[in-house]
Amino acid sequence: MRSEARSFIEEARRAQLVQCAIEAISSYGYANATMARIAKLAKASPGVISYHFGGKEQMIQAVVAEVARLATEMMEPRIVASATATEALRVYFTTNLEFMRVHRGPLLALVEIINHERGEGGRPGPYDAQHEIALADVEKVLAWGQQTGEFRDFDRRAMAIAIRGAIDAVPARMLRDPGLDLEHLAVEFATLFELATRDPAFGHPPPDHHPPETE
Amino acid sequence: MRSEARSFIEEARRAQLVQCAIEAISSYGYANATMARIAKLAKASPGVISYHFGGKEQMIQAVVAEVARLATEMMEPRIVASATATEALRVYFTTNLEFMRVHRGPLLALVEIINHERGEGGRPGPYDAQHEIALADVEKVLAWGQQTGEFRDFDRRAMAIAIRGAIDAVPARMLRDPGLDLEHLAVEFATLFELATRDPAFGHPPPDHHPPETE
DNA sequence: TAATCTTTTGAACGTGCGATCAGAAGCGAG
DNA sequence: CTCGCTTCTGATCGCACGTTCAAAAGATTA
Repeated sequence: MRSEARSFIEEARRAQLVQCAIEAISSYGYANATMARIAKLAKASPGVISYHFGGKEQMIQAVVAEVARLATEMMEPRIVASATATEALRVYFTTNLEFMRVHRGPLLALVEIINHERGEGGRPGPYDAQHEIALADVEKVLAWGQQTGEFRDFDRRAMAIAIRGAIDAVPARMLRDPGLDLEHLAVEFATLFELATRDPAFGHPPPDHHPPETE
Repeated sequence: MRSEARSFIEEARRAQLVQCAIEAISSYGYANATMARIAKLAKASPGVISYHFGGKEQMIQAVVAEVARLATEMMEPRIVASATATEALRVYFTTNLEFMRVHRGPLLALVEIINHERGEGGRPGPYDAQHEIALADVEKVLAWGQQTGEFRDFDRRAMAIAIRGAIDAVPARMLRDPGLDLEHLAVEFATLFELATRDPAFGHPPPDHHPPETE
């Protein structure tokens, strides 16, 4: 009977190790974030990680899950609460870039992991499924806007690729330019893609939001 | 006096090894593209690479230079030949995505290298300088369009990040979906960003450019 | 306290990498 | 052929990594 498999202290250790892994990966890069170094950050010996996670791969998996949890927790409720697709798209940029600002380390760690984890023999990495999901989410918002008539009739996949591309380009920018103004960038992105997506034959005053007017 | 330092056969060997490195990296991923494997592709022994390049790092450098040469050669003349900034932006997308279609392997290899090469102690990689240059080039086109009045008054850096982001998102897409229609994608991107950048108070017909009208 | 289970240690092991180098092989000139 | 230079080989080295494990330390219960 192992329904309550993990003890309290075990959960604490795991959480601590995940935090240290995030710090190590985001600070020193994926390649330099060895298990020995991560363990040292946690003031423990190398064997601890294998003991609690079974191996490096599973620890990375735990890191990814943790960051994904953080991101979903922060972003999802605010996006689904939007009244219009236009607003949802704007909120999408705002929350995404706010997440990068608030959870800088976890974000950078996630990016490092996704970039470096590649499949055995060939090409597809196991973690850009995460990426695939994000793309589908964006397409859902775009489909919504096209249905209500807010958005013009563009190729949703192409637009989604551009939107995710813009967002995913930001972390690399943050590394080069730590003073990057993410709030400003979010506003610019939102404006840019509002102009790109909107149907001119639809009533919307930009700086104000009226009750939705489905037509 | 070493102006003619490299012999004919040496140049041939170097070129062959660069080709094999490109194939190995783009096919098996950066991590699995070891010097032994690259040498095997060239039907040679591991020591050859060190002999001709001095080390792995310098061979990678040669690969980057080669791909950059290919890209510049294909893209630059067509972009600078544009009559208007609007056209230049459209050509920018077309040529970039055509390069990805024609030189798939070299492009994927370059992306792998840029993603995996990180600086020693800390963060900034040596090869996203390439990325920095691309960003500056885009900003130049944007500044041109703003000066002629074709483009509205947006933040050039933010717009450039979005444009490069959209383009740089494509290689990852190509891996997932080999049947991706790059020509169609280029058209969608061009339209999208034309809508995002244009000044509505400007004459639409392309083949005419007026003196700048700053207000 | 004694017994038992959980957690931690740190050295040791296997593996795969890039680098090295002594010697072999190719090759043109004298 | 012999010499000298270039090019290549493949075994070997050192190194860093992830993993393993017997033993120690700590925690828990009777």
